[in-house]
Amino acid sequence: MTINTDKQKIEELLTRGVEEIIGKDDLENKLKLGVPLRVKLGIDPTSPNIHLGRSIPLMKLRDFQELGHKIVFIIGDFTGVIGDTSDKESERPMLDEATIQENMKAYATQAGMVLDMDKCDVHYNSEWLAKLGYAEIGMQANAFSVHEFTERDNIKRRLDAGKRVSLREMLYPLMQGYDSVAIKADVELGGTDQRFNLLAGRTLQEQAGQLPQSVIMGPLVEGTDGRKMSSSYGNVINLTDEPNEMFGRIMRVADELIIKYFTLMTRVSAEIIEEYKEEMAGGANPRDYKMKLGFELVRFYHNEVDAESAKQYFIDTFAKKQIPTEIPELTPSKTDIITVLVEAGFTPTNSDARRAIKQGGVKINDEKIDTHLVEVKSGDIVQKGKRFFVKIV
RNA sequence: GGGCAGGUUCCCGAGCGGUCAAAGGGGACAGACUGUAAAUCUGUUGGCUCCGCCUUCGAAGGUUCGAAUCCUUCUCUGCCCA
Repeated sequence: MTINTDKQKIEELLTRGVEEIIGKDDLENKLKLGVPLRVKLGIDPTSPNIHLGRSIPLMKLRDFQELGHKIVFIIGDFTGVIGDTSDKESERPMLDEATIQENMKAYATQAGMVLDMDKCDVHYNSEWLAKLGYAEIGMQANAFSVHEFTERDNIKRRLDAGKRVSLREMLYPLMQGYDSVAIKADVELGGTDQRFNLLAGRTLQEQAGQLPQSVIMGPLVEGTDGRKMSSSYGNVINLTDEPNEMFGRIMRVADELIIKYFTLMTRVSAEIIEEYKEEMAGGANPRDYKMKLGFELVRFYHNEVDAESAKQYFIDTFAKKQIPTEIPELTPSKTDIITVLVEAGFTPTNSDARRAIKQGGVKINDEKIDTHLVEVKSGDIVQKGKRFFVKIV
């Protein structure tokens, strides 16, 4: 496989959505010389869904792959059982094996939406980690000090707050670092919150007589509610989200994040993004750019047709406030409005349904209702809030 | 092993015998506004056969007319000492 050494592409590879690179000169030289690189990304199998935040390193890998480099996925089946602490304020749960297997299968399918998985190497880190004994672990552990570990921001914070930090967690960077040794990584990707673990790879590679890997750190990205995008906050947009859902959730992202999302999650050219930025600064409605963003992402993860219809759906339903043409149907077990709302999944309980009605959030055939003593009939269209519709059949 | 401090509703976090379904914040939902599911403002946020009733404050018992609040045991977490 020949390696593409296009200057422009290398430049973008090293800057777009990159917060910091350690060992940059070394990496840049190799890229320019066309040395085939082994690019590592570790995957934590705790959550089966890839969201847009986690797509950022995947996009980066995609760039590497397009230049002809080898992508190596490390599935943290062994480390997953330990639980990483880098991006958590609390201790992570341990996972059982079956869950990890399931999650990884789902992961591969989704990663395939970004990368050519056939060209990637995939390894489970239990392949080598399970074989290590105390002698090796002891030696690796000697390369680090307790101080380094406790000085890490998040660990320190937990320590200061009097939260529990298990000894087990200290082992995590060693494992992730040893993964790099095992696969002879040239480059590893990760978020800035992964710094310590990424550097551990360099340390252990040197200990093992290898050249230390370069490290590319990407920024962390905020989710729909402004906090860091994370499955546990529920503020994520998943790659598997349906077109309308994906588009809509993007419209929900804060306006300030539009450019950031464009840069990190799409490969729309830097020039165009710059134009968007200037136009918005010049007073253009951010909404329109958010729609472009939504379109681009739905196009990428689904297709152009879906993207177009998701956009149209959004305009019709929210901008023009029309009732959408395609509405899910429901045959309720009883015809009172409360039962309908609950069975449609619009409200979790009867009480919540009453509340929604009281607040003027429920419409039947586009007419607001003000009492819960209403019956529906076949053909009625029930709406809750702005975005939930169901047709009674 | 010993001492101490804690476990509160989706999350964080007040409450420390009645006026507690439990302050405040976050999130979520709804309304207004906006040709954004943004921002901003307002309201709602345990359940139900809903102007009343029922079940919540780590678990199980107990004291009391009355407990999230007091006592006992258990359990989990943290801190300190050894």
